[in-house]
Amino acid sequence: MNDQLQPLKKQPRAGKSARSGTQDDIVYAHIFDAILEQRLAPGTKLSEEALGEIFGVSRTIIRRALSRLGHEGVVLLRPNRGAVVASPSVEEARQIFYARRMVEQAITELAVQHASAEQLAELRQMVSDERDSFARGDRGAGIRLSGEFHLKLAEAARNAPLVSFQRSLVSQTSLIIAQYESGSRSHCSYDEHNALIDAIEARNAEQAVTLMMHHMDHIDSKLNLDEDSASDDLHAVFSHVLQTRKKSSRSSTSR
Amino acid sequence: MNDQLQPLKKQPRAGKSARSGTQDDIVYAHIFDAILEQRLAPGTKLSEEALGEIFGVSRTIIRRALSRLGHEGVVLLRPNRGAVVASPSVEEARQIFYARRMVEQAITELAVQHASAEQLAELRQMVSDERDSFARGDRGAGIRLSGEFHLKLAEAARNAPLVSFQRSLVSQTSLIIAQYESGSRSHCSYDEHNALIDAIEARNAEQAVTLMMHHMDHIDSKLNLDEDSASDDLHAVFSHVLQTRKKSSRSSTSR
DNA sequence: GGACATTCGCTTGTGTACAATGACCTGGTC
DNA sequence: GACCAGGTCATTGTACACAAGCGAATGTCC
Repeated sequence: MNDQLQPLKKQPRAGKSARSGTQDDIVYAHIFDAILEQRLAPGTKLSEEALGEIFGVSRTIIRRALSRLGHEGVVLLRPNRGAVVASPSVEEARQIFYARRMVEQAITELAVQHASAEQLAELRQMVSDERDSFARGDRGAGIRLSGEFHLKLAEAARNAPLVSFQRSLVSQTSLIIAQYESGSRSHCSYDEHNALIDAIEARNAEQAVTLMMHHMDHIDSKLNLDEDSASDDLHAVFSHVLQTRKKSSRSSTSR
Repeated sequence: MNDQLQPLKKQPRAGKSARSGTQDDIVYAHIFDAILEQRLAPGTKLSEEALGEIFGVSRTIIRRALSRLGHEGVVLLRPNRGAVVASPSVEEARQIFYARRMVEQAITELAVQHASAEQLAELRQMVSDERDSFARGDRGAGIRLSGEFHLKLAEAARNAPLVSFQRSLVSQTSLIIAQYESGSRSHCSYDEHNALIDAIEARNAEQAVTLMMHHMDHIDSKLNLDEDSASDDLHAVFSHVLQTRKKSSRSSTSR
């Protein structure tokens, strides 16, 4: 199921991305990526003990990672009842998209001013990777890279608070897409990303912002957030019920 | 010194604001308030054991509260070296103000659309309390209420992600003011707050936004964020030394 | 006399045991 | 037959004990 989530034991701290190698961050990053890649569906119960066993660490570490994810809004922490992958309501989705539109606009303007040649090259590389992933049929990686593109762009804007806010918004957006996407089309077309980089590189703020806003339009036009999505909404609201039923049908084997 | 920070022991969970009564939140709220009231200076070391003793809880609780504060940017968590109250650099302050301007504008527009009569009444009450505090000479409470006004306004905008981002920005702004304010003037004049409520109540978005932007201008015009603030910056950088010296002169009595 | 290395002590990082709370199941009654 | 009450169980909440890391002080060597 989740072949990415291998027990990590006490790695010699050589792997992973260098200094981010505290067990804490590893667990956080794995769960975060799993959500971005939509391998963890909204509503999924995240048991501390189970995760601890999977990652080979104690509940302490898991708890910290979950707490962090909870603070970013991608995980819902219910006191005394454990953590589940958040399942945003339509109203919450609207709020997130509103905030995201605002942030993306600011980020785009700042990126036009501050993005370095090196950062632009990195962005192009990411778009390239994204295209490859979709071409390869690896939809999960494509979605993750698409999200990371927007994160990287936020970094190019050189505004730390915006980056952390954007991180929260992008991951929540990924959850929303997981719940509400109507078609099977890729939700973030890489050619739009490329056009955006072109405008930024040309230091054309007006065009860059226009492209970004259109990009946002395209993203939520692919979702069923409109008023007629009641049925879909119901389905989303009760997704945790479905999840629970799946779980209980398997739990008979454990005890 | 901090008479607010009484040991809370195992309260029958009756006190405090109802369901937010987990020890976790109490500790968090107390430290948060202390920072907003500027009773905790930037750079102050936040020892887990000391705080645990003060609040009468174990380090586990303290650690969680600090982690949360760290995620909001008001506390700096240095791995293996403990937590200190963050002391934003001039550059960080600029980034925070940029983000805040953006958020306040969005919040103002949304508040004009969504603020209920009840919320407007609450806001007026807060401004009134704020005025009283300053009149009473309680500068700390005044500053806190001033910050809470902006938080309440964010709630009136009915956008959860913006509220949590605003929370982070407001508390960091408080830190910046603590470090960089030039005069002893109140940093947030309540008459501007009142005028803002008037415009919102009249559902005049354009005027409300204009007032809010001027309000932001006034706030950072009172700060020494201009390039000539090097000396002030130095003072801020070494504020933790002063704090440490104060603390060690008192520590002989405790143990 | 100064600079470097080693050791000591304090603080934080992590794991684990116990307590408490909520969910589920079973039994009884209306 | 359905609903309510009680008990049991699993899961989370908290505290504590041990391990590890960093900083500071001291001693030695140059």
